Amino acid sequence: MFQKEQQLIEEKVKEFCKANDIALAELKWQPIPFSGEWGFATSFFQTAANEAKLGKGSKLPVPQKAQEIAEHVKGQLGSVAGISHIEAVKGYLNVYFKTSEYASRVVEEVLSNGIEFGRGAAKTETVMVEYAQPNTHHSFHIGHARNTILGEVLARLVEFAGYKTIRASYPGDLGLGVITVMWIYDKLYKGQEPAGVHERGQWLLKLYVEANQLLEKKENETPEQTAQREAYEAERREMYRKWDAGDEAVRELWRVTREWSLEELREVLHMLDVNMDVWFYESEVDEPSKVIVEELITKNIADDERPNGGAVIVKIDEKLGLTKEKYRTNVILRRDGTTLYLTKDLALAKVKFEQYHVDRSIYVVDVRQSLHLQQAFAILKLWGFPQSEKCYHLGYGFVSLPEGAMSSRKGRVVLFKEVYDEAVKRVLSVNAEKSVEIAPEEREKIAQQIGLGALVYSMLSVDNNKDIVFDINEALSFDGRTGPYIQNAHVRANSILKKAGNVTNATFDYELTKQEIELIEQMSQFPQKVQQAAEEYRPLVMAMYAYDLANAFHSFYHAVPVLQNDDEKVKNARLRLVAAAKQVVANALRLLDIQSPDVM
RNA sequence: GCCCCCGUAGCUCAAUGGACAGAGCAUCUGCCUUCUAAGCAGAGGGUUGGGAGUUCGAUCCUCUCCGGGGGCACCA
Repeated sequence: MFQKEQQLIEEKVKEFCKANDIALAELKWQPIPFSGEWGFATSFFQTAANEAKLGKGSKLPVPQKAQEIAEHVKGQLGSVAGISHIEAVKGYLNVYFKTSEYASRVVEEVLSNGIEFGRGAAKTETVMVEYAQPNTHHSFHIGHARNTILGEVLARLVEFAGYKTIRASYPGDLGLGVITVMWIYDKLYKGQEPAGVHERGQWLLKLYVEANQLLEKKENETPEQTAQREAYEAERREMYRKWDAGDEAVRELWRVTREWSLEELREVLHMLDVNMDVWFYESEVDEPSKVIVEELITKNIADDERPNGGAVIVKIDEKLGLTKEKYRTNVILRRDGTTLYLTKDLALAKVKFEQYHVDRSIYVVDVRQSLHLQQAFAILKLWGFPQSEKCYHLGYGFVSLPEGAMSSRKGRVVLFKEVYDEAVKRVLSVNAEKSVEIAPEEREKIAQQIGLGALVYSMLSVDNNKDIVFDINEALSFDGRTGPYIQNAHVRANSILKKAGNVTNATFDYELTKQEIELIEQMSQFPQKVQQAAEEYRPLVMAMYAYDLANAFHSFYHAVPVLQNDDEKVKNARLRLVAAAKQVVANALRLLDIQSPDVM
């Protein structure tokens, strides 16, 4: 927001160094820490080190030399429009703005741009974010929620940063797990169907667990039990075979049960305010991927070992000319001619590049699949797609439970819907006593917003690569560094504003408190935080920022009276400031996929 | 055997080459007749797993050791 001044100062510094033959290092600007004023700073340590290496100038230690340079630079800068003063401290050059000017500039820029404040300049590249890839015929658990929230927030960030953005879901709707559910349904539950989208989805998970129990080899089986189990297994295999052969009855059963799962998935995505642009299904890339295998064999990228009773493989390291083991060798077609996850990912990537013209392709997938995805990217490179360089695996640590890893197969999962319901329940019990002024018909809706805010923020406030041991009390905490804390800042700002009339403009030529300075500084940083979070593919950056912003507002709220101020001029300025703060909090929360209620 | 990730306050986590390593939770002390206390102000708590190196400067980069987790051809 203040690039103009920064650039001007930078030019002057460069001129000075050139004129004095100083080997200036690249200037890295940052906000000044520990100050009650706003400004930007850079250090001269690297420059001093450069000088020392060249044996030029005084033979002082680097820190002192940096300070010497900073003082010289300061002496040469003279006065710059909008700059109040400049100081040289501990090797740093600190440039301070004229407080009233910068305050009104930040506030007015926020208010004039509104919900667009912080949006980055349009960029030429198209980004696709692939997330929400649960298997059908199970239910959506809290691990899927982490994936979906991370993906959605990343999509919002890159979109707001200026990239054309495509959201893609990729449910796994085939494979042995799917067949297992169909098998037990057909055998024991045919014709049944619970009412309710979530109930039906969760019921499929119950069937899956029961089926796995029936099919699992047990210790000390009697011969009868063994025979029974093997008979079940044969039935399941037979169903898989029929599915593969396109048997109409089996396909119909598949379509119906698959749709039950997808309905639940769409409902969950709706609850999370996620709107997919594209739906890819594993079943739809299965056939195309077989064609790709042939192409890769023809191009001498893949080796066909089927004539010798083997599979079709890609010796990735060898084909890339690597001598050290890195990507290893992987199979792209089983010896029986069926495809693998990797095969389908290759087919899907081709669609992404050719049909959707994706420049940057982001995969939000569990970190345990890291090698798999690196292999896929390497094969895409061998295949000749330059976009492979901009394929990015956003790996995240898996979500486990205090009692161990989640397992759909064993039914040891925490479902998203369960946590959601519990979240709403807890909010309602809290705000029954705290929020007397909320209209009864609003309560449920606001409870959903707050409850989800807590859950979503708890998933975003940990860096991607960290595993999460899911603790519902932590995830649904409303105190401290949480979603509701940030939402509460929005609510309090709103509360002040609704009691005041409209204020159209204001000046900040009074002595600002340190809380006002801090709040304005936080607001001014929003646009660059958007860019940073998007470029680094790190939702955490925005999550941290939103908290810092809300924290600055809460401090301001307590220390600085707005409506209880007799000076009309100061009151108006502060009302504008509160309106701006409310806007930035709302913008930040929106990027985090968290609602901004007006009351709570 | 090879590869990846992690180790920071009692606990959960920030900070990726620069100013005094920061938050939350928990503990303790204050603050609601004042714009919503889901809040604010403050206190205690650290040889950043050990060692070596690179650098003017290392939580951050390199090496090594220790400890934890994950992954390595026909699962996804």
